[in-house]
Amino acid sequence: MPELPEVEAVCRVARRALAGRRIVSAHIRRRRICLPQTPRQVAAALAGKRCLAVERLGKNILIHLEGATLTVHLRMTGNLYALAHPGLRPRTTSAHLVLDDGRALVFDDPRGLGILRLGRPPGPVGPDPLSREFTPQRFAEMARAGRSPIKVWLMDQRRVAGLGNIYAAEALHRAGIDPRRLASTLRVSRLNRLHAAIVAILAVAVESASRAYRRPGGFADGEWFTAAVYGRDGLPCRRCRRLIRRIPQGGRSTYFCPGCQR
DNA sequence: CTGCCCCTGTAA
DNA sequence: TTACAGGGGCAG
Repeated sequence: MPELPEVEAVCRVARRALAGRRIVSAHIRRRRICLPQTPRQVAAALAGKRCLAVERLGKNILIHLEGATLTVHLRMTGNLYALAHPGLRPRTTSAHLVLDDGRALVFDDPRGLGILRLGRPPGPVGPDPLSREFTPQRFAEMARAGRSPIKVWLMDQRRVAGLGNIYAAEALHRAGIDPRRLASTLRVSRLNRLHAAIVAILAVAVESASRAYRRPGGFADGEWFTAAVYGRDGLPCRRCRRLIRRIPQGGRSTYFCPGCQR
């Protein structure tokens, strides 16, 4: 479920629960979520440490502790939230941290694809689209070298960190760009429009997601985000009434309007 | 680039 | 029963 806006909402919740707290003990239920390290190693590294800060980097949540950093990636179905009673955690819990206020931070993940690792995210992570470094100039410079379709290019975390399948499609629709266009063939004027669309859509979605995000159950399938194209295969475009299409791109579904995206 | 994999849930 | 799911890493 999570792209940048949802991760930001979860990050705020985690920050509120963890700020200034000490981790009494860590419990990791699924061995593979922290590979290649063992659950025992990770738990030992966390126990007794105080939390200094929590920040988001793209879709990663970085929990800064005394002398260590823990990176959480929610992947498809992960979620973090605080529970007053650790014993009440759901059976889909991948891991949980018992805190010195008696509460627990739960890493709930039904599909179990999420990741927990000591240290910072591996590999290069591009500029976060809500940060100062994400300027139209830098965006256009990067795109000039892009040899893949713009939608696939946008989803590469080394370029725009945090953009995923939904918001990449939504931003391209807002900017009126065909997702199949090669990144390097787009004019600067269109890249500027795309840059603005990305920032605008994410900014609104972050606030909306944070409001919608309450507790376990998280973003209950509510209508907290109204998609222009995502998931609307076969339905009329809200702008031009042409039918939205779905095509495979990079192994996932891309939704777009053949009428207003060229 | 494509396809497969990690998992579980849900909808057609 | 099959297809698909908002993520990402890997092999070919």
